[in-house]
Amino acid sequence: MQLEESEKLAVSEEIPRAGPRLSQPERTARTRRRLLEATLELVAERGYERTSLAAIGERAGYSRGVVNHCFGSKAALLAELVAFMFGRWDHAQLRPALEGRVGVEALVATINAVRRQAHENPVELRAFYALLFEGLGPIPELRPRFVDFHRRLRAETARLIAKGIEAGSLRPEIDAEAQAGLFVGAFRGAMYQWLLDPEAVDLDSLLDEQIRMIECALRAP
Amino acid sequence: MQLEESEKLAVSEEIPRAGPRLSQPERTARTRRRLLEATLELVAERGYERTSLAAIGERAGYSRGVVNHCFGSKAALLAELVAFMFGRWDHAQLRPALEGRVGVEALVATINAVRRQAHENPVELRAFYALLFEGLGPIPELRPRFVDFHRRLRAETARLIAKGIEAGSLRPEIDAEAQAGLFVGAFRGAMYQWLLDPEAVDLDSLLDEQIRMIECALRAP
DNA sequence: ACATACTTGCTAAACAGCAAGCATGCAACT
DNA sequence: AGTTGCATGCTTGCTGTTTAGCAAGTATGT
Repeated sequence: MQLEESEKLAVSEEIPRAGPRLSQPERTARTRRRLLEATLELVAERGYERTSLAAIGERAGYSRGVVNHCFGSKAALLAELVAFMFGRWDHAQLRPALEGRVGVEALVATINAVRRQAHENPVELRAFYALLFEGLGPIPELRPRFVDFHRRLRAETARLIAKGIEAGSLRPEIDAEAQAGLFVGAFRGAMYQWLLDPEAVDLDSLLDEQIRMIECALRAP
Repeated sequence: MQLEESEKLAVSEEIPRAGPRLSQPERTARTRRRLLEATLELVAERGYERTSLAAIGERAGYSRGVVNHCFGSKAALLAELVAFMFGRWDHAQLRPALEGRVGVEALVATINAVRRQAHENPVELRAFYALLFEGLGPIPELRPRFVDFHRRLRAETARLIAKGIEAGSLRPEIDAEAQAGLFVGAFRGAMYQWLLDPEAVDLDSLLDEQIRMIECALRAP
């Protein structure tokens, strides 16, 4: 017993640690990031319901129980993940793409932001939409967040359209609210088909055609 | 013991049966129909994964075990349900709505068929889309069917568009394939938002705006 | 020394599916 | 026609598996 303890002490003092010595807050942050990353991957592959906490922990390089230790519950992990993804899309992708544009230019910029995300980080996009579609029924926790997200998305889009009409670049007879719903929906529909059957659906040409259609149907003559 | 037996006999002869006497094949058919109906409802409410076989049996007015008795497995029940719904949509709704139309008229007729279904049988529509979205990831059994369904849907739509171009009613610069994907996707996207948040999304005005947009962007000038 | 990160053993709940049993429909034979 | 024996519809008790979450333990940082 005593011998074992002294051995342990010796080991922990003599063997150098693999990475740089991390403070505890740093370790926590790193672990949480790794877990979110692993969750993202697994959700993209199999959806959220089919992903067990054990699988997440192990994919991240830890054991079965980490998630419950770090996040408390599956629901809490999910909340964190969703907040993370919503924030990233809103602030890292959409906002910079818009840059004060309105009307047709804003819509086209949004389309191209989606296109870019699809090429640069397909796993994240896939996970995002997997959650979106799964959030419809199965996960009660998720629904209100998605409802809210879409309301804000439509409101924002409607605002951009209304401003375009004001500025005279969009046809005045457009129903801004309905058109915003249609616009947001176009992404959901395109992504649905792309996720379902990537081989048969060419996302780029879908987005191109959407741009062509918008130019033609919305831009003031 | 003897007394009990004679009682049973007496009872089974004297009490008249509730409904009309059914032959065994009729009973079977009725039970299967009831189970499919119950599954439809529950899928519309909570999705497929969250619906247990016990719940289906009880909703249909039977016991826990009926589904396994009648269909063998959950997968088999699902297959039956999907076949039923696909067939119904294709032959009872879409085909009669088209009636040999092509081009803009065909597209508009399709939109109005969806509108009609949404008003006349919202539960079935809801279940249909719940399965569609759930089929993305969770249910391996389902995916190939949905892939195939959408390929056929796009091919058919592309054909209608190509014919419209030939006939001169649609602009010749349209990419029929991409436009078909966009068109099919528009329903997925609109329905997604409607299912998620029926209060904030006015499906009718969305569909109206879609018609307006198609008239404007696709009809040859 | 104490706190914090992480692990492992365990429990309880949910669920699909099976097998044995009960009850009703049906057909053959007297 | 009535009885008898079998098939079919349906139920109930059970099993194995999966999973979230907890509690007690170990190791690492401060």
